Amino acid sequence: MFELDVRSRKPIYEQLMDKIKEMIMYGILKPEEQLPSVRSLSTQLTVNPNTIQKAYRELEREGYIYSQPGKGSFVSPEQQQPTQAQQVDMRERLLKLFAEAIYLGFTKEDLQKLYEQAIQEQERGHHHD
Amino acid sequence: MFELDVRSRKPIYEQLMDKIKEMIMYGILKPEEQLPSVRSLSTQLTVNPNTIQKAYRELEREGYIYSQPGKGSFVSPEQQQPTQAQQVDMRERLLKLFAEAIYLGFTKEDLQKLYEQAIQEQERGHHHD
Amino acid sequence: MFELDVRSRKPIYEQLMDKIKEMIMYGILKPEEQLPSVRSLSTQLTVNPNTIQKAYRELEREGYIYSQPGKGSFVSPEQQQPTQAQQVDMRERLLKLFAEAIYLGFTKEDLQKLYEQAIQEQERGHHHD
Amino acid sequence: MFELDVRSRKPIYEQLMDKIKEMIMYGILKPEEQLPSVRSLSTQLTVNPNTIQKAYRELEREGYIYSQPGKGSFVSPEQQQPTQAQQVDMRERLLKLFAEAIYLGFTKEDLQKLYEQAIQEQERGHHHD
DNA sequence: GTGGTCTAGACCACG
DNA sequence: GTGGTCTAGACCACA
Repeated sequence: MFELDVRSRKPIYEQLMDKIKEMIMYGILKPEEQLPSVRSLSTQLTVNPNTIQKAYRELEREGYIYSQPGKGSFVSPEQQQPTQAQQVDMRERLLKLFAEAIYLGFTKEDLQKLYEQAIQEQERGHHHD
Repeated sequence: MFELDVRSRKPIYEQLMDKIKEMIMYGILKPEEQLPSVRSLSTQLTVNPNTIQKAYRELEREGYIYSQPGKGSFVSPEQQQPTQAQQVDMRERLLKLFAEAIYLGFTKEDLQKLYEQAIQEQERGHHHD
Repeated sequence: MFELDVRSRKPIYEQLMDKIKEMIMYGILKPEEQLPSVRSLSTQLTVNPNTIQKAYRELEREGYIYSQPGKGSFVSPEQQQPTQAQQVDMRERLLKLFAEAIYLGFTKEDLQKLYEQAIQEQERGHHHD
Repeated sequence: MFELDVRSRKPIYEQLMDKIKEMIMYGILKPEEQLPSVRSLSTQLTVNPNTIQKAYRELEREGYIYSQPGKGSFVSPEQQQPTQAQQVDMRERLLKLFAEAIYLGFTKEDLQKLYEQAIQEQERGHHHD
């Protein structure tokens, strides 16, 4: 299911967050779907429960999932309207990455191809039911 | 010259690296141009000299600048051909960011506009002499 | 009748307690009025019967309702004189909340308006028969 | 400095958050002032460092403080404009508490007195330098 | 069973 | 020295 790099500079709980976000964005995890429990993921990934917990908590804070004590953790119902802060942040990240890509010699066509690819992967995920 | 955000979670030395990389990519810092000395930057930004040195060391390791002991630090001569590893890495970063942007509701047109903006900022930097 | 927020961090039994307390305070539930049975509420709200029972048990412990085994649960007869402990507790909660509201920029007028609103809602409830 | 109730139902880290928020709102902790380090508070309160850490992290998330790895934790520069969400939330909390207070027999005058008291305590804190 | 809190103690990167 | 991450393992409240 997941592959985590314990030697990476990026904290494990952040790697986990990224993976789960990805699966939600690609539609592999559907709205209201139940996530694996903290304990099961913990044993499955041989990672401490606290670390999983931390990832889940942060994902809840960011609105991707919600947790019900005693029941489990679930994917949030829908993509809520993105905050203005989120949009501004994304613009900045895109601008920075574009600048870096241009510097590395990426052309407009390269970027368009990558965009198409991203779109296709997202659609593939959604038709995956 | 620089503005560092002490409140950011990002380490100061990384912020410094990003700023300098940006200035190189935008052509504000020209190839072979001399960078400010560790001492002067340290007092100017009221940042620990060790922190400046770490940023310079890392930038040298990544090939953006080179240091001549006793003379100073300089911007690397020319944009060397990007490594294949660099290109593969950039493709992945672009794909991930595109996916996230799409999830946040960014359209193809939004991305194109941002790309044009990035191009313009880069050109503006180069004409800045 | 009720709407429970499964996404809230607040335990369901507490949400239930709050709703019932509110209805008593607003006079929507009259003294001596019979509450719905545990079973019916359970099916109506699709909530575990144990959870309903816990809410009722706690409400009885706090004096808002009383239960007659075999007959059902009823709203307590009259607003008994509030304990001194209850009053002291309420003063503290008000002081803290006022401090926070002031910090958030709420003015005396804002608070007065909200007070009037609370009064009106309470009167509306009582005239609701 | 602090007094924590380990037997309380409210988690220790939340109690800590409330205390620190209070001290910031009352001006006892000034903007940009350094907070005690995680470790020092930990030994001082005989509470595990992780618990202090959690409180600090949440406070940072809510904008009350900010932390610089390697330097320390500091009170945020100023009261930033409250979010609309914060204001809506506060209105609801005030309405609910007013309803409860009215139910307990608190009069308009009682509430006004408590408001004046809250104002005074806040001013006292700010003149405390 | 679930998520949530907490302790004890270790290690790391940063300044 | 600082904050941040992580493990090992315990206990609690909730459904």
